[in-house]
Amino acid sequence: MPELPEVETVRRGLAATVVGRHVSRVEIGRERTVRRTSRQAVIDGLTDTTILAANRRGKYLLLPLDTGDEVMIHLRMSGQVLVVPAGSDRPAHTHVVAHLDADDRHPAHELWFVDPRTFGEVVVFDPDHVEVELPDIARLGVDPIVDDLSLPVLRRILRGRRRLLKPLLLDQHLIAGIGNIYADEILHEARLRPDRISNELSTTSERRLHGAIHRILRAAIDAGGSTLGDAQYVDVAGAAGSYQEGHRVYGRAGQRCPTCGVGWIRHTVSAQRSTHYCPKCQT
DNA sequence: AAACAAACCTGTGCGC
DNA sequence: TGCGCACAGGTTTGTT
Repeated sequence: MPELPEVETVRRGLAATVVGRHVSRVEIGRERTVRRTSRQAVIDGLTDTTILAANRRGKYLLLPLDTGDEVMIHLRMSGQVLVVPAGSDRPAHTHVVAHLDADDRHPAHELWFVDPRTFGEVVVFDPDHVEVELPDIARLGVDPIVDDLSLPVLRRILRGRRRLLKPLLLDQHLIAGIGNIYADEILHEARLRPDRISNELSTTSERRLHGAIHRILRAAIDAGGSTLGDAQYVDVAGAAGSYQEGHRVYGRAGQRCPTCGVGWIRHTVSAQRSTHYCPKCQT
């Protein structure tokens, strides 16, 4: 579910609500959510700490603590991070609860990690040992927003291998943060078919793809991300995003292309993922 | 090197 | 109304 724009929206919510706050107590429900280490490691690492910042790299949320450790949260398919008044009724699948003390600017809150499918995870790690403790983060590619992906860097990524564009955009080791929805929307905006070969693009197509990555991600962040019909993605206050109203191809198979008004949106499978494009205006 | 398949889980929507 | 199946925003691992 959540891709870069959704995770960035959650990050901003955390920056506004939990940064600077003290964690007095931690409850862990389902052990699977903390499987990377253990229930006790997360409780020990988070209890009696202060959250210093809210960062993001790709789809990973990173919260540095005053102990020098960092909290990593990955939402995967169905994870939600919510900040609610202390004592609120917990929904099903609330796996982690961090109690945030009241201070001069806030009443007491709880930070919840809710995740029906339990693919998501929470871990407290030492950033000095990220290579060993969280190798997937250490191997993450360039983040289009955090690292401001430039045209020369994108060209190197495209030309350095022979890959279909859709799987390339989804490869977190190359570019971090793009998922299935935005890969399709970016390729549509760039007017490129998902099965084009990365190292066979014209310089003009490379430039179009670069512009499309930035325009689509920016627009989606500005809209607070995409919330689909199941309403699984919401921000820390429980509010839905609105970029689903801006989708031009994702989830629109069989409909007339809203860009050219001539083609019909086609649905295929690429990289084992549902893929949507307009065969008329994407070539 | 890169594409493909399966695995990890639960909830929902659809056809019958 | 109920049942079974297909499918879902992600990532890892193992196989072609």
